Amino acid sequence: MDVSHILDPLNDAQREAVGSPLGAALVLAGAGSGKTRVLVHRIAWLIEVENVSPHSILAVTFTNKAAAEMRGRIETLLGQGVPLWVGTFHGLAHRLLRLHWRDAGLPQAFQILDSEDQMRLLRKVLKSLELDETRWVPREIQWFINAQKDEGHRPKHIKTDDPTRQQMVKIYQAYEEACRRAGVVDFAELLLRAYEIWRDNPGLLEHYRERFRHVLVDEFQDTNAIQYKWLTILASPNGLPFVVGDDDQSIYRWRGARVENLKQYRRDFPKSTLYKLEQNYRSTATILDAANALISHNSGRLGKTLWTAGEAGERIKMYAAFNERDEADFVVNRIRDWVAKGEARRDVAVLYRSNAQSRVFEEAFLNARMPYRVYGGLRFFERAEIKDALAYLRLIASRGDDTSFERVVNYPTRGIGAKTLTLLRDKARASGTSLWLTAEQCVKTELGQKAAEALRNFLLLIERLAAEVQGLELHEQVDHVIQVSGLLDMFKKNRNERGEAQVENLLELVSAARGFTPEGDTEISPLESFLAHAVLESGEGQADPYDDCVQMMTLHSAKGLEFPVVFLTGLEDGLFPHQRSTTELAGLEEERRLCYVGATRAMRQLYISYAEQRRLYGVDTYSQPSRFIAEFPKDLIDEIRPRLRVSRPYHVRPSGTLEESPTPSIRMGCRVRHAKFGDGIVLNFEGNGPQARIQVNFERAGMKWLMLSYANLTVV
DNA sequence: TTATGCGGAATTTTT
DNA sequence: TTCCGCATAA
Repeated sequence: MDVSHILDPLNDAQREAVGSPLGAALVLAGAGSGKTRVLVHRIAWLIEVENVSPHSILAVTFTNKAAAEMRGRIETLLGQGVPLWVGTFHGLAHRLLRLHWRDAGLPQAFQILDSEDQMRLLRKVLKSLELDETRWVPREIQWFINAQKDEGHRPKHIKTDDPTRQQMVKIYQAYEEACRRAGVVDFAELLLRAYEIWRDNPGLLEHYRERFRHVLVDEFQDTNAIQYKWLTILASPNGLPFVVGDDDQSIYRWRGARVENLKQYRRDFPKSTLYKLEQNYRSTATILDAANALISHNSGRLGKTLWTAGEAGERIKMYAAFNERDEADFVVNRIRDWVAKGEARRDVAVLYRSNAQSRVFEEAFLNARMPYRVYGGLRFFERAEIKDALAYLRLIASRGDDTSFERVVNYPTRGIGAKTLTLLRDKARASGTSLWLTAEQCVKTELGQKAAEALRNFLLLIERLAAEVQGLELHEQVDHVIQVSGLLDMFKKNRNERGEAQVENLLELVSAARGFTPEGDTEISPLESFLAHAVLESGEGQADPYDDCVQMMTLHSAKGLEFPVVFLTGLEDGLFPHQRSTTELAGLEEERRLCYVGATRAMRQLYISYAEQRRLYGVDTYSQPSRFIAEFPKDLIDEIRPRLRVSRPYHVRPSGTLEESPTPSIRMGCRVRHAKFGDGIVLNFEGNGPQARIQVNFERAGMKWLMLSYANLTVV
């Protein structure tokens, strides 16, 4: 058997992992060390060398992009399409639930809620429970519910004496009930149910254990509790899981990811072999040295040091900007120089911690007439007009989908007002059925002439659409629905840019339907398949690779990407690391990993910058350089504009005056003492004269804003 | 039903 | 500053 095409392109460490004997394995793969390559070649190895049937391989990723890339590379390597299951956790869970909807206790045509739909439904639930939304903040409840599901907890499992928590559990329960009535599942529910059907059906579990003996997982450090349970219930006791991850690149703790799963995996599969990929093929030695030094400040690492056979490269350049506009100008000028050398704009990335920072850069790019593209933001299938159209389609597929019902029942307006809807909602909740069924009842009895007429027309419209669409091609169905529902006409009436864009998007939806090929199982209709696709893969928010644009994105969305030139901006304490992450060590360490991820995106040149003064949310804030800057070795950094004034000390006198003064008393970052609150660090201030307010993080009392003139602070 | 204004809050994001 | 949700008015 000639295995050269599998092994030759690999280095020693990669080769060892790829050709490892059948058994559980953990590959710690540093940034830029060929992680995907190892996964892809391992799959090829299993199929071609170990004679494993592709049917018994399950490859799991987190994003659709990663899944698509993996599939593509496998096919290239093997020279043919292979029928193995490759997909995201959610995609695979969805597939299982479609196959076993009865076991899962779901209606056959169940629909999937995206986060926005989930929020809408949750709001309805809160209203029906007559809870005050200022006390029970929907966003927080949503977070609570998802966190519980991510941990694998149903309402009945949550025991608590805390009345607030008890109420949350009640809401969770009511929300679940609302989902059941409507026949919908949210993202977290997909995972939880997929786990539960295995847990509760030994026969089914046995079948899948037999079938998928080879589970390969990418980005293992990003798995949450339920994903881990799902994987391990499948892989125990005889499975051969092959997982790849990097504890230093775990940046999703805040949404339930558990780095500890890497260590837990070692305990749960004690016979697993550990491989480390430390050779980096992306960055210069300078960049790697800096990144290594930075990340070494974290505790409890599994331990890994990136190295390269390549050259040292240029030193890291640091710019201390006067304010955020100065920072943006600096970036623009540097990119100009880069482009003047004949290099491409698309090779440059501007990274920042939070989306709010993008605006200043956009303005600067606009000013400089330099093409740029901002990643993130609304994706195609998340646009309101698209979701409107999809809601009609979803009702056709599943009448019970209350979220969709509410979305379009009076959109375009057809005389079904708040009163009618309130009545419907109350009745539906009382009888435990969907709005659709309730509406069918009410039309006959409960309503006044006019309202009944309007509602009847809506019901007839949907029934009519459902009938007319039968037998049509998918794109014809979509086209028909946007015409007959009146959506298209309604947007056409908006004689402005917005309306034009909406019409264009609806037509684009028709094209998307035309280009859509349902994958795999054909037991659900093309329409249903398309609807699931729209929710689970809300569409690329990606740049057109043919446009030569500077790329702008958050650090989080930069993970997995690489660029010859990277600007790491806004390195200020409070912004990066973000204020809200600095209260506990785990949060701060995650910020540091984020910084590490940012730095390791750079191939040839890394710039870092910060602003001494930044206007954020309409107020000027003055900050200290990020503590991470000091964690990069000094000798790897060139300061571009040696700063004459070290922190441009706007000194704040306790008298309440704000001025530049040579005799500082209170300034950013210094320790102060308050009679009541004790000692703390000055983090921020705003305003002038008697209105001046100062933000202090007290060791005992926490963060406080104080009126400077009353606070009576002394410097410690 | 639709337009306007106020108050409050404001990481990070995929599915 | 900007965005969102809600209440109020037309």
